[in-house]
Formats: sequence, C-alpha cells, structure tokens
Amino acid sequence: MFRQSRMFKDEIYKQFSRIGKALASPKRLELLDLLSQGERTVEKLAREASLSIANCSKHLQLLREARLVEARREGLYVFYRLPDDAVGAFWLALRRLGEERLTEVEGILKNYFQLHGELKPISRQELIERIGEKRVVVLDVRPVEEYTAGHVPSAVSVPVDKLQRRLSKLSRDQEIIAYCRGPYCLFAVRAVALLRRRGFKARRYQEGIPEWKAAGLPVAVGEG
Amino acid sequence: MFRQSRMFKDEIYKQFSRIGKALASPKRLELLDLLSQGERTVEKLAREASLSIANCSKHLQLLREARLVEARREGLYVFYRLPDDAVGAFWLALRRLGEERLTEVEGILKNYFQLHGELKPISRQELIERIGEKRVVVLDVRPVEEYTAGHVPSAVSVPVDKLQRRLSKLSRDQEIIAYCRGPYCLFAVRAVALLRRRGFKARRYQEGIPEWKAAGLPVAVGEG
DNA sequence: TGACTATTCAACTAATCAGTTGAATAGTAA
DNA sequence: TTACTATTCAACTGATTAGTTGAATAGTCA
Repeated sequence: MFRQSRMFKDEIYKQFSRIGKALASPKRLELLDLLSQGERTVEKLAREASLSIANCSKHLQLLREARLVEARREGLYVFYRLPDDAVGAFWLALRRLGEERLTEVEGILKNYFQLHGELKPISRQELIERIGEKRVVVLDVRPVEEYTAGHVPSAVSVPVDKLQRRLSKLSRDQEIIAYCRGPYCLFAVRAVALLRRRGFKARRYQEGIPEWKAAGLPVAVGEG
Repeated sequence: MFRQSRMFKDEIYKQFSRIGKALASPKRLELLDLLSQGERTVEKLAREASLSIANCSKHLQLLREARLVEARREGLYVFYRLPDDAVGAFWLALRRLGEERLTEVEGILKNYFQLHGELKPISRQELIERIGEKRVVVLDVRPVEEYTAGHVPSAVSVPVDKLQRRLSKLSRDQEIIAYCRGPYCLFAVRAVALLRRRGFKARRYQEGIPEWKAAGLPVAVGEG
C-alpha cells in the first residue's frame, strides 16, 4: 500500500510539474504574455521576443506539451494561441503573485521608469470614469491586429510606430490616455514620451486588455 | 531604446520565471501541497514526501528564494509555512489548470482508484447539505495537528492510523463521510476501504480544507 | 559551560535544459 | 509535378539542476 501510494503521488505531482517546467523560462513567459494579446505566427513571436525562429519554435513545443498553447495551420503559417481563457488568467495570477511577493520586480520597474521620467500611470477606475468625457481621447498604441482582436471601447487605434505621422490629427486641447499590452510592454511609455515632447497632455494606463477583460469590463472587437 | 527595453523585459520575465522554476519539480509541488495544510518542520516534510532531510531542506531553500514559503524557528525545530493565502490559492489554481488540461491526470486517478475499488466521492454540495443530519458523521482522518489547525465544522478527528482502534466507537447505523488533505492524499481512501470491510456505510469527500476555505466556507479551529 | 540534535552547507556526479546551426519536412503556388 | 518557403527536427555545446554524502553550524537544555 505504501509503495503504491508513493508511486501514485510521484506520478501525479510529476504531471503538475510539467506546467511548472513550462513556466520556468523567462522567454516562455514572454511568449505566453504575447499570446495573451491574441494568436501569432512563430515568426512574429520570434521577432517580438528576440529569439531565433528555431529556438522560438522549440519553446513553443515545450509550452504545447504542457498544454499551455495550441497551434493552428493556415496556409504557409502556423498560428499559436492560448487554448482558453483559463491559461491567460493563470498567467495573470502568476504575474500578480510575482508582483506581490518578489520585491525585485518593483525595483526593476521603478528603476526603468525613473530613467525615462515616466509619471504615475492612471488607475483603471479613473480611466473608466473618464472614457466618456469629450476632452479625453483614449489611444490603443498596439499593432492594428491586436486592436482588432479586442480593445477598450471608444479607444482609437494608433500603433506606436505610426504615432509620429498622425500627430497632426490629435488636438492639444484634449487629454490623451495611451495604453498597450500591459505593464511590461513599453509601447505606451514610448507614446506618452513622444506626445509630451510635442506638447500634448498625455498619460498612460498601464494595464492591457487581458486585465481589463479579467475585471469583467466590456471589450470592443473589430475595426472600432 | 530598443536595447534598453529588451534588457527591461529580460529582467522582468526572469523574475517571474523564479516562481516557475520553483514549481518545476514534483517534490516541491508535493511540499507546497503539504504546507497548504499548515506549517511543518523539515523533518516531517521530509518523511511525508519521502525525501532525505538534506534534500528536503534544499528544496525548501529553493521555494524560499522564490518567496513561496517562509521559515520560523521554535526551539530545536524550524517550521516552514506558506507566507499567505495567495500562495495556497495559486497552488490550487495550478492544480486546477492541470486537472483540466492534462488528460494524463485523469488517467492516473482513474487507474489508481479503480485498482482500489473506490466509489465516486461525494460532492461538496452534498456534504454541506448532510452535515447537520443526525445519521451522518463526518470524519477528519488527518493527523491531529492538521485537524486542530482547521477542519470542517462538526467533523470528528480520527487519524487514519488510529481508526482501527476506534471502530468500536462508531455506529453502524450512521453514514460515515471521511475526508483528508485533498484529492491526492490517500488517507480518506484508506479509511473508507477499512470501514467498508468492517461493514460500515462509508463514503469519501475528496477535497481538503484549502479548497473548502477557498470556496468561502466556514472552518472550525482548535480541538473541535 | 559543554553535550546534544535539528538543520543547513559544501562538494560532487549524473541528468536535464537552453540555445545554436544546418538539414529535413510539410505545405503552397505555379 | 517542381520550386519555394515557413516551420520543425536533430545533433551538439555549455550551463544549470537534482540528489547524495559527510561535515559544519546554530540553537537548546542540563
């Protein structure tokens, strides 16, 4: 009986550790974070996470073995995605645990954002309250595909690398609130920095769509 | 800017991967599961997880570095424990994700419980409904310390290795519901098997106190 | 203080994993 | 079919991790 129950436990915990192993690499977490914005090809994932394609593919295989991502073929490309919302929610839970318990995380954030003179981001509550206001415009500065896959209602899509060219369409009388993928994506930081240099009144909302959705708030889909 | 934002991301995800690394070993998950029942000494943890003391201590160091456990000294012993409920909840979330997504888990469970002729456990809802009934007695078959640290209200403490000697105190007219640490602890399985062999009407509730608590149900503390 | 014990550390071996490179595969388009 | 391309596989190196053993440490108790 003892021998058998030891075997049972060893087998069971070994299964759960597959998920732990998949989460044990920084790059795989970055891939999960990217995929929580929507599906992507290996190529795009590799570029965004600064990986070679072969290496990225291998990491994706590992994630797939732990059932944290799944793949779908379309023409020449293989698209990877999160199989359901539970995985995205779990990644959020891991992140939150790290933010609470690992003091180093706060240090890194502070260090980086001080370096770039970044002001305190606005809270979710404040964003919700101000969304309807005439003198406020919300910018989604992620690539267009991600905006299309889901965005804050009434937000306007202005990908960060096109912001420069679209400055003329923005009014200096409005207050601009920019958001991107989440607290560890720097698109909104860059956007706000640029806008301020040009004399706009701009602030940053630091959460992304996954957090917005997890809080039960409505998400708009499509061209907006 | 690119160089810096890559460095930032690498640092941030590396921090989160510390948690992943800590979760990447079956034995460490087993230790977390044990600790979610309450604090314990290194010696006890080592015995329960079938580890050498030195090896167990090392695993605990690793968990401590990821801030998933903390230590407290009392007399000759060092007690390890989960620093707060968030860690226990996170372990539950990981487990649930595994149960849903890793098909192998179900297979292992089925395999083992078929082998032991185990019937379907009763649901949480049924347990709640029947707790007050005169003809039902709920047994907590974990070691006494764990019962003392928190148990289902009105449950009686009968550690599984003392069950044999206490059979005379149980009535064959009552229905017995036994529970232990959770679905991967086999105390309740053993208890129910013994009771049935002796002609008692016994069933198993397969969740433990962490799940009970996470569902917002009341927990009784002390000698009961 | 000194004897004692639980716990941790240090050093080592075997095993596992990350990342690189180049070749193979599987699917598309002509 | 053939040419083409995105993706994956296979083999390798260097780095990291698990687990073992024996010694050191830190605290208790008389």
